[in-house]
Amino acid sequence: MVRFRSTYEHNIDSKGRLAIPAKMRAAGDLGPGSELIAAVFLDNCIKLFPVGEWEKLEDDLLSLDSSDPAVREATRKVIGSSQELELDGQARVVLSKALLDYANLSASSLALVVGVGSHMEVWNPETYQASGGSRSNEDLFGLVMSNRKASPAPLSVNLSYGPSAS
Amino acid sequence: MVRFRSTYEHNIDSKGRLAIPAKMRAAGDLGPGSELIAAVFLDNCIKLFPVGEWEKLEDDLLSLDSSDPAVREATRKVIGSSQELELDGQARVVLSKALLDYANLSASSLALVVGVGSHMEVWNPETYQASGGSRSNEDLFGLVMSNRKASPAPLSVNLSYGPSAS
DNA sequence: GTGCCGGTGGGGAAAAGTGGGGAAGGTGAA
DNA sequence: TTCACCTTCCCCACTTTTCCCCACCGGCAC
Repeated sequence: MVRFRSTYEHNIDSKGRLAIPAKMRAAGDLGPGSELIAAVFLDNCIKLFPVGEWEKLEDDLLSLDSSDPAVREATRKVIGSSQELELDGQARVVLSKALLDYANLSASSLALVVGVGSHMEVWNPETYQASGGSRSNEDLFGLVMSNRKASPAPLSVNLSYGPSAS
Repeated sequence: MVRFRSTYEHNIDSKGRLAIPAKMRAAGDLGPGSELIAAVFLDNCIKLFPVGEWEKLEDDLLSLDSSDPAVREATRKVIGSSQELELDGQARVVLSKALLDYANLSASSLALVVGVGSHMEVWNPETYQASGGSRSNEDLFGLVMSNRKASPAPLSVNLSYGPSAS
């Protein structure tokens, strides 16, 4: 199973390109020609998934009851906002303007690349700072631990996009 | 399995032609001469299916109990409103006035082409915006996740064109 | 000091998107 | 039946964007 960790500062160049940190390339077995899926939902950051991980999530979405307009809307938003990105010869991806806008990023700016287990997240440093302002580390960790006790079962995926957001 | 993703802005030219985005052509193995099925049901957009995907949907409809007037009506509306479209030499399709009208589109206007797994959807950008205005990403995703837990059972296809449309 | 690896920048070729002209075919009126 | 007109479709040409490749720069290790 794929496990991305750590945080890196990387520049987005004038063409909107972002180099995948070498450690993450190693962790995800990514090289020139590999594909990543970029998606924007929940949190103001760009989420980068290996194709396999992303397809699991897509499968879940596509198996829902599509007679429900809200399900169709969610599917459309999540899958419709995703993009396939191919790594160039220098292991970089091009982030489209739409993606950058969503995360308050732009070409020729600094970004944080955060490893979050199954995927990576690309943040505007200021947005990242601000998003964590409301809760202390202790609070957050306490929440995670109590969840673990309450439902020992399948916390794997849920934590990644989980209900804790609500 | 076919998996359309992403959203593209494309112009519908003065002749009502829409170019299929290159990535979607790749995803659906579409080229000049290929066929797509256009259909209008649920949501104010034009849905474009590869023939194979569409036929699955037709099969599901036709396997329903046709003694039920609602089933006959749904079948008639869905299959009856569909059109075969052939891609021209530049991988474009001609959208008829009836299709454009349904989606609040017209010749010489801008459209969004959204990939939603098995099919693509063509939207008027304003209609698209308005259709999702009511809910936040968090709400939608929360809904998806709670559905996931609540009903692990696979949905049948029936639900897709269900009576909720009436 | 030197070589390698990771990160950065930019130029040129190829592909994608867009627009329009003209032939072919079909329809309706004289 | 013939002509005129309109629609449809096919092809060509242009513009913009993308992406692929090459080159450089700095730092760390040997």
